[in-house]
Order: sequence, then C-alpha cells, then structure tokens
Amino acid sequence: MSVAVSGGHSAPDGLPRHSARRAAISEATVARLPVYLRVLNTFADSGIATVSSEQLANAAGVGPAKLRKDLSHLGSYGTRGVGYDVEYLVYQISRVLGLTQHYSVVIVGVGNLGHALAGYAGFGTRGFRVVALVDADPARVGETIAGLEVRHSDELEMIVKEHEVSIGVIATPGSAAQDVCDRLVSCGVTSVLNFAPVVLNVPDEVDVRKVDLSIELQILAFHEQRKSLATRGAS
Amino acid sequence: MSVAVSGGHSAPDGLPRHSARRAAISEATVARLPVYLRVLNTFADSGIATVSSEQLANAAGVGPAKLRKDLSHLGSYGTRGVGYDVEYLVYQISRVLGLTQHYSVVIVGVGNLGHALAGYAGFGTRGFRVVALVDADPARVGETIAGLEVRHSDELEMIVKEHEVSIGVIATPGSAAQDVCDRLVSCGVTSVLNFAPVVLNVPDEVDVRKVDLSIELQILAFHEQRKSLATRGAS
DNA sequence: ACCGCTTTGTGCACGAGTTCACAAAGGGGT
DNA sequence: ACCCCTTTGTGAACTCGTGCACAAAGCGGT
Repeated sequence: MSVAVSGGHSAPDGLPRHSARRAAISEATVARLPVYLRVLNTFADSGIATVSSEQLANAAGVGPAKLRKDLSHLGSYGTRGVGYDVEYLVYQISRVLGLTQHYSVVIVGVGNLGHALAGYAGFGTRGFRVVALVDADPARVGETIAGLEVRHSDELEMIVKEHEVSIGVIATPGSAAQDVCDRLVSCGVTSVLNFAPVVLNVPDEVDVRKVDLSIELQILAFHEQRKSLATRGAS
Repeated sequence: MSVAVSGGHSAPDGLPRHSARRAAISEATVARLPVYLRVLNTFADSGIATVSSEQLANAAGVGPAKLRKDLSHLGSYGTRGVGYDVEYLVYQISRVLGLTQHYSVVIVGVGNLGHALAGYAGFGTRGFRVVALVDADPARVGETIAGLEVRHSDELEMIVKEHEVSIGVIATPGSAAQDVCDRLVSCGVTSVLNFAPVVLNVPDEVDVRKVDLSIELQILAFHEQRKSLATRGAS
C-alpha cells in the first residue's frame, strides 16, 4: 500500500554477510521500524520514559506480539515486568535503520511534486539532506526553492560525485524516469525513490522504492467496490 | 511503499460474501493489478494487440508464474499458445478493480503537497474526480487551484454529502490528520488516503492507505547502511 | 485430420510472516 | 529473603504468498 509498499530488492540473499552478528532483519520488520520510531518520538516529547509493548503496539497500529517479535530481532532491549525505555529504544532503532549516518539526497524533476518534496520537512529530520534540485527545463534552472538553486540536469553526474549522493529521488514525468535512473545508477547512486508512474529497471544491487498515487487510489477503488457490492448483495 | 505499502484492512474476513462467484482476490494480487493495467495501457498505445505472460511480467517487474497466477484469480482470460488480448485484459482488470465506476475525491489540506496533488494528472484517469479542495487556513480559502476553488474546512461535511464523496485524501499536517479523518468517517467516507505522518485510528470497515515519504527514506537508509557495511566487511 | 510448437493455468512444495500461548525474568511490597 | 504481579522474549502452529514444473489446450502448417 504504500505506496506502499513496494521495493526493489530481488533476492532474499542468503549470502553469508560479513559476519552477521544478528540473523538479518526481515523486510517486513524493517518497514515497521520507522513507524515505531515515530511513535516513540512522540512519546518522548510527551515526557513518557517507559512504554509497554501493548501501549506501543496500540499507538503504532499493530499487535503486541508482532511488535515484540520485531524488537527482539534487534536485541533484548526491554525489561520484563516494566517495558521499554523510550529514549534507549529510539537510539537502538535509529542505529539499526542507519540513521546515525548522513545521506545526501538529490531531487530530479521540479514540477508540482518536486516542488512539494523540496519543501518537505521530513527530509530535514535525522540523517537526510537535500543537496541539489535538478530539472531538464532551462526555464526552471536558476529558480530558488527552499533555499536551493535549481540546476540543469546536464550537471547531474557532476553533482552526484561532488556531494557523494547516495539517494536519488525521481519526480520527473514517466517518460524521463528510466533515463534519469540509469544516469543516477551509472554514477554510483544505490538507492532510488521513484515517484514516476513507471517500473524502473535497475541492477540487483540497487534498491528502488516506488510511491505511486494512482496505484493507491486504484487499490482503494477495489475495496470501495467490494464494500458496495457487499451491502447491495445483503439487501 | 510504498510507500509502501500499507493498508487499513484488518480482518482477513472469511465472511461468505453475497455469493462470491470467485474465491476472493488476495491483497498482494490487488496491489499488483494496477501495475499490470498501466503496462497494458502502454502496450495498447503502441498498437500491440497480444502479450504473453513473459512479456507482460518483464515489463511489470515480476515473475511470469506470479503474473499468471494473479490473472488466473480473476478468470481464464488467456489463450494457450498465444497469450492475452491486451484490450480485453485491460477491460477485465479495470472491471475487477472497480474502475468502471466513478469515485468522488476530496483533498483536505492545500499546502505544498495538497497543491501538487490537486494538479496531479493521475486523478483525472479513469474513475477518479477531485470534487473539492479544503483547507483550514482562511487565507487560502477562495484561491483557485487546477480549476477548483479552495473552500473552508468547516464546509467539509456539507461537501462530502453533496458530492457523495467516497475517497478522502488527507494532506494536512500530522496534528490535524486524526481530526480530519474522524470527520470524514463520521459523514460516510469509507476510504482514506493519508499523507500525514501519523497512524490513523479508524473503524474496521474503513480502509486507510498511507503514503509516507520519511518512512520510505528510512527503509532506503537501512539498505544503504547494510550495503556499506557489507563492502566494508569484505575488505 | 494430424502433429508439433507455444503458452496458459494450476497442483504442490517451500519459505516468509503472523499469531498464540507460555516459560523465564525482573521489580516492589511485606 | 520471599512471593506475587507484570511484562518480555520466543518456541511452535498456522496462514499466506511465491516459485517450480508440468499437464492441458490452442494454433498453424502440412
């Protein structure tokens, strides 16, 4: 749903990682950790020092058992009879997610959506920094958005190298997306967030996550129809 | 990912639907159908009349077996030795997804993101029509975006009733999201697309899908870290 | 009318993810 | 020091989704 959901990652890679101190965290769990993290942060802001799995699970919209199993995959950071220390858990999840490092992000395509993304506060949070905005349209080049000057997409390779960009955000029309993606990948970007309505083709080592509005709407439409058929059928 | 992916839908509802002529389509399959549909449309535009499961699967980024199984869940619409008729399959998937009906959409929150959503072409396609834009800020009320006048959120209930809105899009700040959601639900909206970074609480019969940028970024960060640890560990 | 080639539809086995239920573990009061 | 209450961490059963492999089914050429 998210856009749900939906990542690149092909192989369940059973390769023996360097020395895997932990049994490798499942994809489903990784997708939920950011939710827990957000909820924990709101708890911390409210001055709450400790939470039980049940409280946390309720706030995150999952079952308590699932939550405990998820957390157990990253270590034994709870106290039996008490719960989890909020601050400590925030730190541990941040560490596992890699948010203690910093990531440079480039946004390609400054249309309506790219504009909104550039101004999105979520980037500012822990670890992510938008280092450049890029567009193919010369008319937009030079414009300043959210404190960044829009640069021409010819400079894309240079920008990626210069800032050691690791995450590329594609907010172009669908027709340009694969080309932009190829260029990002060819100069070393290994993670892509794709907003264009196309299926991107990338080598195995590159992760792609897609956010697709019209897919989400169509999934909702399916359930809407299902519901209206159900009530009509019951009459 | 999707935005992951991530829907409301709680119970796997084993209730005997009205007369369920088909065995009910799995959630995972439903999430892929829109992708198939899009690919099929590009094929149709290229004048291609027939596709094999392998061609379609490649273009959609899935395995051929999975694709065939997905399609088999909605009927036997292929010809052995030949493949699938593009136009017919487009029609069948559209029908199953409920895109032959029309859905009225209201967008709540006209900030950067709401602005972009209002102008998004994806809404115009088959079945979805944005009937109103709503914001709580009086300064924005009256402004015209994409041919629609922004109205004050006090009028939300009236608008929903008047236009028989079935899908609500929440593009407000997180602090307002739950309140807006409650109001939408209380006047009959049964599908919500949530862009606010909060976990919405809704009754079981309401479907929520969330699109969360910062979650997607954090998932990418996890894999980035994993990759950099792997290469560092191999040295 | 038959034969061989291609491609679908699906039974089956496997693996991933979820849920249940409970033993182990810690805290606090007496 | 002991006991009771709460809550974690996890083994085990189960459900769901995926991928393989192959039989059934068309089509076209002879």
